[in-house]
Amino acid sequence: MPWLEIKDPYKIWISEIILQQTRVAQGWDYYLRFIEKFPSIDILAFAKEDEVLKVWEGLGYYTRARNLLKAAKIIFKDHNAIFPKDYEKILALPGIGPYTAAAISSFAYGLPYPVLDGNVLRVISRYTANDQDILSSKTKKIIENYLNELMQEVKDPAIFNQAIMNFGAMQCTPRNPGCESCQMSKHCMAFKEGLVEQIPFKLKKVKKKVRTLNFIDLIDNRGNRLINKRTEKDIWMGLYQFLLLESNIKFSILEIEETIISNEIKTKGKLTLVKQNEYRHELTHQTIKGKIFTVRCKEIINAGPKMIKTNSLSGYPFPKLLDLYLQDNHDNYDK
DNA sequence: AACTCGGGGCT
DNA sequence: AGCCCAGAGTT
Repeated sequence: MPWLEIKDPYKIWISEIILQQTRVAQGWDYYLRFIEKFPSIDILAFAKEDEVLKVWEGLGYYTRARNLLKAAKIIFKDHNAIFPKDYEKILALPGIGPYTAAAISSFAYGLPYPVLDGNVLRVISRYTANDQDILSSKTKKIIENYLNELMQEVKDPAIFNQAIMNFGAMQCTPRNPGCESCQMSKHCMAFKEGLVEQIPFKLKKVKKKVRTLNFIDLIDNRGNRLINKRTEKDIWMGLYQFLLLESNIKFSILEIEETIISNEIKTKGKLTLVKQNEYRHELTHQTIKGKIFTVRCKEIINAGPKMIKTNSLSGYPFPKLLDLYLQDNHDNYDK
């Protein structure tokens, strides 16, 4: 993508983090909004985690956002609020691995570090007809060594890295690569041997879990809701949710009442189940069945130890699943 | 080395 | 339904 015009290491950093496992079309608006809200390292360094996650809401892989904040604080404290110019120091920042460190080093500072992403792995494994498991660290090391040697003769590492990734994205694509019109095909070992369709080879297949999440959206007559922050090392860590019970058991008003009581939540008035939504949320590694029970009562007196009582949901980041629910029920949503 | 982390687009 | 995406951190 046209990050070539961007020379500000901060902006390159943000864009590269957003583009991890994320397509340009999906991440572009997030990038614009992130830079608008947090224009510089020192502003980001003093942001609240909820603010950063709110901008990230819906993009996924939320650890990226939490690590951006952590890294900004480190840069502010240890690097005088100036983005480090040394590869090892860049790599040491949380959320920055080998790919992103090489990308920033080459794009912002012209340093000779080759990027190794999905595109590059595909291009080089085909070019050299490497049919070993592309995800194994051994194969990655072989390709990394190949690129490091190549990089010694490169005049402009930024152009080289951009070019090879673009070549992977535009020409040497995962499916239906344009071998017939490819300038490189006469040197491509996979093309010569008729192995283009089988390379890159991947060994492992993800096994999907199925989880049923029962959320209780308890609302009182003043518009108060009960939410809590997900703190456990699980999907959506750092985001907010309604009272949750993960279980396959069938929920009725009886189970809802029991769940509310067992969480030490105290309410006044009769609990009424006014609506029941179900969303099937397909992710790469799991299928989540989200059942959301909208329950009304006269008054929420005590939120209990884990929950927050609030009459304003705006400002709290929610998983896509719950955001969908809130959009579908905007009549009782202040967002 | 194997697992886990989201969401969306394409076939 | 399966695969992939300008990957990184944890176990």
